[in-house]
Amino acid sequence: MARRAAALEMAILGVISQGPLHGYELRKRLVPVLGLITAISYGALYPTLRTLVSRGLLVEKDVTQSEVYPKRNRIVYDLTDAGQARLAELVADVGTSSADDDMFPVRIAMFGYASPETRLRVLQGRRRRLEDRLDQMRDNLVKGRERLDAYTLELQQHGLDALEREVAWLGDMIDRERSGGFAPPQPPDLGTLKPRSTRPKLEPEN
Amino acid sequence: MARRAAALEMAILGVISQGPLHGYELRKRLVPVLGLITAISYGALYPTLRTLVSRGLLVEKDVTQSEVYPKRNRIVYDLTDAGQARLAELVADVGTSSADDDMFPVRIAMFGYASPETRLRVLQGRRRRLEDRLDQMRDNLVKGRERLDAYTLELQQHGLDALEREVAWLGDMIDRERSGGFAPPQPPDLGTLKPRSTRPKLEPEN
DNA sequence: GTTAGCATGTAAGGAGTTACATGATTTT
DNA sequence: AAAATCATGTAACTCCTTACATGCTAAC
Repeated sequence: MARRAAALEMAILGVISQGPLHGYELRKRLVPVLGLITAISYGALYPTLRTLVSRGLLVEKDVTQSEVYPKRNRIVYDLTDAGQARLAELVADVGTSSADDDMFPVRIAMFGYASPETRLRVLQGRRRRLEDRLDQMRDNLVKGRERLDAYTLELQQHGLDALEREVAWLGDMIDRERSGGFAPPQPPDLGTLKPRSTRPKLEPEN
Repeated sequence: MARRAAALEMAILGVISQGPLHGYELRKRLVPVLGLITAISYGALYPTLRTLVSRGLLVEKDVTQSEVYPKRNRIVYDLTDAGQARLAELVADVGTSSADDDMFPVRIAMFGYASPETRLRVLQGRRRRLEDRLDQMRDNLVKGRERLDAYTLELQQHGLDALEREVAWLGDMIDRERSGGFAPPQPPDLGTLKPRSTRPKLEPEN
């Protein structure tokens, strides 16, 4: 069930879980979470928001006036209980399809909503699948080394190196998770739309 | 015009330029070129092939019998002159849109079809754009230091490191291209490439 | 005699983008 | 007075995947 890609869905639920938001502001906050160069388009965002409302995961909290432009209507969305549950489900899911390449970074960004056990399980599952892919790539490289030209081989080798680094990074994350290295169990409450508040600052680990 | 994504188009033209092929075999050879985990689906491949024929870039060379299964019909595709020209155009193009993230690896794989000057120009253009993106990511990280939780920050930092490595790799490629390092038709020495040491399969991970 | 591989295709649908459309407000 | 930013939305299109449909051949 629910084998959709859902990277955007998880990102939206995750960001809104930190505080109610309207679409325009949400879009900007999705940039670091989705790891995109370009922000997601409104043509994708607004219809998705309404879909999430119709599925009962979000509510249109209210239509407020902007503090900046008092006559501008903004539709503010907030998480429902079902939305909270759905977010937890999405974060805890260790996917096996290739759609999880898109999902994984978003899942990490939402890791504050998962238990330490879940986090460890997700990280280990991801590492395992990347190791399998590494094996497959090495295999391809060995098989193709007479058929492929120097540029293609260099490209493959570079991809392999990058994947190895990814696996090593996951190893570090796992070690750190085990030793309780990621202090804050919950992400900070961002309050409302005000950019500045009295929220606790996070200390980077090292 | 040429404003489509065209990663698949370039890959198809590139692989077929190395020798006429039918779809089923082509699909397998596209795996290393496109850098995919899963092979491209037939539902994408076959319609694209016919589109390329209708655009005059490919011809259905003949319908041969399979050597393996003599009663199996195979449609063998070959490049036209227009197809060759289109391939050269695609490889030489230094794109500026985000679609070029998909295009670039394919372009590298087809680098043998570009002049040394073109190759240098493409590599330098790519490096420059990634450096711009790096600046932007650093900016985002500084701005988000207080708003984002530890996991999101770690993810961002990891992405930044990966991008830095990518830029460094491009630097190596540029140096090597300048000193004629890719000139010899022989594939590079694969001495460092060893079959993977056996990983314990179901061992509880560290 | 069933599973796997060879070989080509279509239909439906998912998940996004671009371009368009509208209008208010602030800054230059 | 023009440009930039705020804010929401729709329509058309792109490019892909999944699932289906067909039928042959090899190997276990």
